Amino acid sequence: MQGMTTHFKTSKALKVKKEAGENAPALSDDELVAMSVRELNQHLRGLTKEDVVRLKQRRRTLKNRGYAASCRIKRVTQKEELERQKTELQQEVDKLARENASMRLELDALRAKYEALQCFARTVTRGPLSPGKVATTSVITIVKSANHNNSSPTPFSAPS
Amino acid sequence: MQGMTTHFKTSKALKVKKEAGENAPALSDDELVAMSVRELNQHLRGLTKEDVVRLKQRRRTLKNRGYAASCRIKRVTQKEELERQKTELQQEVDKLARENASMRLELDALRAKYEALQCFARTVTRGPLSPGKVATTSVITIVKSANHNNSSPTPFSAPS
DNA sequence: ATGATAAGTTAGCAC
DNA sequence: GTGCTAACTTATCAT
Repeated sequence: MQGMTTHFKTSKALKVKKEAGENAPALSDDELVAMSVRELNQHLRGLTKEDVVRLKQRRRTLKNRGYAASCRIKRVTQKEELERQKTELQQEVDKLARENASMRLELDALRAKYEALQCFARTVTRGPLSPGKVATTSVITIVKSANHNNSSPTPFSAPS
Repeated sequence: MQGMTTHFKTSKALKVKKEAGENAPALSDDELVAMSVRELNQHLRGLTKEDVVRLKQRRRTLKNRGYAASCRIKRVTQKEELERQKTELQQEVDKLARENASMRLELDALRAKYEALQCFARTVTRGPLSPGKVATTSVITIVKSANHNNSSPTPFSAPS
């Protein structure tokens, strides 16, 4: 586009340029681009070989303009889609991480409860001499502290 | 670009176009685009006002070509970055989901073990009459089956 | 002046 | 021929 002083590039203007046949009502861009090949051929009757080439080229260029627009739209859409998916995945990560953390707490709590109960069971089973005072109180204390993270009403139910 | 037969658009060719002064060794695109404004002005000495405008315009166009390239690269890079992040997030989701599933299993197993131990403890503590045979065997059986999902060497250690 | 970007043009590939 | 897309050009905006 260096030394160009007469360009016209955008295809507007130059409506009454055909010196001879006035049969063609100067097709608009929209008409030309929407036309089928068969329709186009009918509009091509009685035109110079050069004019035919020119018109076909204009049609091609207009089509290309549309393709370029589609291409840009597609590009933007795909990018938005990627970002949407990214957000979705991030939310899923957050959700799973929360579930994970709460399960970890639950697991730790349950492990603690289990071990407490295990201790108690050992003291009881090792020597069934006096399951009355010492072992029992010890278990009750532990169970109470482990019960904060648990909804079960009575984890073990202290022996009467 | 309708009625254009003499275009030259891509800026190549036309090296020996200056009819008069042969002082300028026909700057290459790379030279021209890399030149500082001050350097450029020195190369502009003794040129037609038109040539000056033309050269400056060529420089601007070359610069723009570079900007357009950067723009495209940036676009591609950002898209790749988005896809990379997406992959990364997907892997994190998978990892968390696996952790989650295994923890859920662990939790279920532990709950079963806990309830078994709880049953046993109740039988033992309710009536400390004979903690010898029945209750003990029952607990041993359950613990063994629950022990598949656990690395602890002896979850309860059967009473002697 | 420089840099960035949307829209349009061109070249070239794939069907 | 049709559609797509990379590269280029132009117009336009912001700094």
